[in-house]
This record gives sequence, C-alpha cells and structure tokens, in this order.
Amino acid sequence: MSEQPLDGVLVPKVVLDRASPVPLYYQVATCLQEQIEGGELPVGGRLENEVELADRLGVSRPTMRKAIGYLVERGMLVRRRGVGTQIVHPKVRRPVELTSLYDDLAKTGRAPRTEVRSLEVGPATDAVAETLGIPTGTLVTTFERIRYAGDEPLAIMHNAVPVDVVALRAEDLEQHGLYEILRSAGRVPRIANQVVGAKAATATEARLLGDPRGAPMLTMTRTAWDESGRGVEYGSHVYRASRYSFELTLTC
Amino acid sequence: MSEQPLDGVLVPKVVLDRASPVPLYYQVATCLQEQIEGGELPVGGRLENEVELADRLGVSRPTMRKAIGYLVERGMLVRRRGVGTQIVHPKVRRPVELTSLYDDLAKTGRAPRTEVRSLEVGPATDAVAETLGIPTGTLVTTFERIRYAGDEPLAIMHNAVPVDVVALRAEDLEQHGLYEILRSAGRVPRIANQVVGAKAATATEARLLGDPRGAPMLTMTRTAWDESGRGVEYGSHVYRASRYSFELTLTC
DNA sequence: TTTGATACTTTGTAAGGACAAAGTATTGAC
DNA sequence: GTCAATACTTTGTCCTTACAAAGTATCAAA
Repeated sequence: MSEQPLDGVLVPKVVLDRASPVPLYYQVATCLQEQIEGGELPVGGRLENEVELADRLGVSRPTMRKAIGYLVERGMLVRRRGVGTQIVHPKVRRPVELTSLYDDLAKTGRAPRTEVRSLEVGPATDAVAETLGIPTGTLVTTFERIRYAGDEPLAIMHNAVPVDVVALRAEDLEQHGLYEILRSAGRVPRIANQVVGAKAATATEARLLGDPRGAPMLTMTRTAWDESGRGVEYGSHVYRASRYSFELTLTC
Repeated sequence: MSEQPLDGVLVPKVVLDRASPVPLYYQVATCLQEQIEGGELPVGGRLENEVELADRLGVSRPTMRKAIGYLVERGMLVRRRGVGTQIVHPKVRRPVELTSLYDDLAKTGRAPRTEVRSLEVGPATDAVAETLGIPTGTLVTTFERIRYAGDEPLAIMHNAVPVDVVALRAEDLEQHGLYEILRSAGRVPRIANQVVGAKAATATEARLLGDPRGAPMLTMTRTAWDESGRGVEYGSHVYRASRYSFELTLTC
C-alpha cells in the first residue's frame, strides 16, 4: 500500500463505481470534497499532480481535470501551472445559495412559521411585469407574508408570482417555503437578481414586527428566473436587522 | 453568405485570432457574450447546435463546449440535452464581483475620494487574527477611511491587513482602492466571506456621514483570502443606506 | 384519435494524444 | 558566491473520436 509520500504530497483515497449513472468526474470531485471537508486532506497541502492522479484512479486526464476544475470553481482548490494543485479552504458554500428564508431557518433548526396576511390574483403592475419580463396585465398572485422564527417575527415579505407558473394557495404558503413550492411544481429558480439595502422601519412595519418605529431594517428585492429564462418570482422583503443578516461567499 | 436560418436558430458571428495568446475558448465565449449583451442574439433564442457551431467556427467540439460552459456558468446560457442551447438572460454579472467600493464608484463614473482618518501598525487582536487565520499578535495595519462620491460621504470603512501581505501608506490609500493596491502587490483576493446587515447610525457615524443619528446604515464585514489561502484583508464597513445598496446575481 | 414504438437530434461523458506556457530547481560560468 | 542559462515539473489549451442519455418528432397500429 502506497502511503503518503515523503514530501507532503497528498494522496487522496478515491473509490469509483463505473456502473453508477453518476458521472465519473463528479464521483471523483465529491470524494475529494468530502476528504477536504473531513480534514483528511489538510488546508495548504499540495495534491498529487493531475497525470499521476488520473493514472492512479484509472481515469483519463480530462476527467481528472474536470473533477479538479469543479472544486476550483467553488474555491476549495487552487491550481498553478508549474506548481501544482493546493487545498485552500475547507468550508466554502457556493456564492450564496438560491434559497428562501424558510429553507434557511429550517436548516438551522429554528422552527419557521408563516402567516399569510393577504393573497389575491390580479393583473401585474407595470413595474412587476417589466422586471419579470412578462406582458403587462398578465395575471399574478400577489401576497404578503410574515415569517416567524419560533414566536419572534423576523420579516415581512411581499411577493408576486405569475399564475401560470404555479397556482398558489394560502394554506400551502403557511406550510411550505415559496421556493419549495416552486421546486415541487417543476419551476426551479435558476438565476436571480438581488438588491440588498437598508432602511428605517415604517410605522406599520414596526407594529407588525414588534420593533420601535424607525428601527433599522434590512431590505432585499429579488427577481428570479427559471431555466428557460421565464420570470417566476418577484419579491420585496423587509427583515429585522437585529435578527437577520446575509452571509455570502464569493470567489473571484 | 448564410444568414439566419428559417426556424429562428441563431448564428452568431465570431472572429477568431489563432495567433493571439488569449485562449480560443475564451475568445469564443466573450464574442458570444458581447452579442448577447448587445442584443444581436435575443433572449429566448436558440443557438446553433454545438457540433455545427464548432464546425463553422473551425474549433473542436470540446473547445466550443468550454466556451458555452463558461457562459452557462454565469447564467447567460442554458443547455438541455436533446433540445439545444438557449439564451436566458442578457445582463448578468458574476455572482457579485470581488471588488471594492472604490472600484465600483470609479466604474460608474462617480469620482471616488478617500480620507484616511487613522492608520497604525500593531499586533492583531484575537478576533481579527482568528478570522484571518494568522497567529495572534501578528503585526497588522489597521486603518479607518471615509469614502466620498463627489462631495458626499458614502461610507466609513475599517480594515486590517497583515503587514507582511503589503505595506500600506496613507498616501497610497488616498489615491487608490485597497483592492487595487493588493492586486498590484500580487496579493490578489480570490475568495471572500461577507456578512451584510443593517443597523442604526451611532452618534459618531451620523456626524461623520452627515446623516441624522439613528439613520439606517448598511453594514458589511468581509474577510478575504488570496489564492494560497492566506488571509489578506479583514474589513468592517458602514454604508449610508440612503446612498448605497448591494446588487448581486446568483445562479443556482 | 390515441397510444406506443421508433428514429432523429442534441447535449453529456469519457478517452487519448500532443504541444505550450509558467514556475521551480539545478547547473555552470564568471 | 552570485547570477544567468538550462532542464524539469506541472498545469493549460486544443484536437479527434466514440458512445450514452435525454428530449422531440414521426409514424403506424389499435
């Protein structure tokens, strides 16, 4: 058994299943990723060179390169010509996940609760129609929700979703996150534009969220499109700055 | 001259320079990107299939695929097996560019001005050392700046940069953005972690920025690492919410 | 008319080979 | 001993070829 060579070059252990429908390059990539996240491949360490690695794993160099490239794209590895491939950072999430507040809360173990304050179907306003790229007057479902974490109000959320994208009912929205509903309807959001800002709470916002009037609020407006370029959601949300912030990882 | 075929399949015009040191796939990609952004290739249109395109441009299919893949990665194109490649979105910037406020302002044509209020070299605090991943007590340059757009104050910025990353002088910081300096010193930030939130202005902040006390402020703390995984910058900034917001595009 | 099988188109994965370019280490001349 | 030229290592780009898988359209049979 060839163990770690002398000069600190790391030899990851990878097991492949050529019968699996999962692409080879992806199997290699996730295997490496797990070992990096698990700490078996320490940060700063240098990886075996591509050619050897490909050889040892029994895959072609293009496949090996694609696997490495995948991890480079998400900031876990760095390669330099003439030098090699290094492990740079263990826990890196993709540039900001395209998830909803509901998902975020559920993931961190806090019980999300949603109150649907209003929901109506009507023609889209010019502004909404334009940002979503749909004809003016297209029917959209417009609704307002308050999101709680446990008993504490977190955010007021305004949304507009074209009715032909998915038919929304208040009951569903109280039980599930909007993105969850969109996904199960096959309208997966693929690309989104977000603007994050801040403002002072209006009297209404303050009352609904239990903050003093003028309290700092984090605002986020988002437009999301599905894979065919169709606008699926427009949202304009207000978060209590004292309870919420956005975290994101960017790679250049 | 073969013009646009009948069924609306788009035939981009691409001119390649094989003598150029710029990779072929990148030439193809930027050429396509320009035509998409310029509107010559309309949103929703279907691209010629890979094989034909590669053939017509005189490149191999892998090269063509790499070019298309590059644009798919940043959300401009979408491909589906058995269907083809479609243009989904014209103006999409990379998931949030890893730039500084100075760069942002300069790009949008507003004259950025910087006032360095303090600058000192000393051992890093525990918190800073930990986030940057450097030993406690490592010497860092700590400085405070106010950034103006024209005559109007925009933000208060606090930073810490290890002295062995780059030696910083107040004069340089008044003339150039921090990221510009880092780049020219060869310490290119490659990956960063940002947290965006909001808060009310303290009395000092309000005074410095010319806002009333308690005015809503957008906060951003960022830690950035270079390609070798070394922490190069820690920043904690406060922006006037009335004058600044973050815009970002995310792909899932 | 509807259903189901079939053919076709188009992208996805994979292999193998060749050369270029960048960075590092070594060696030789002065 | 220092510095420049050289060799070597390693990733970057590009090509050709082949087959698999998904989606669409066609066509025939019930």
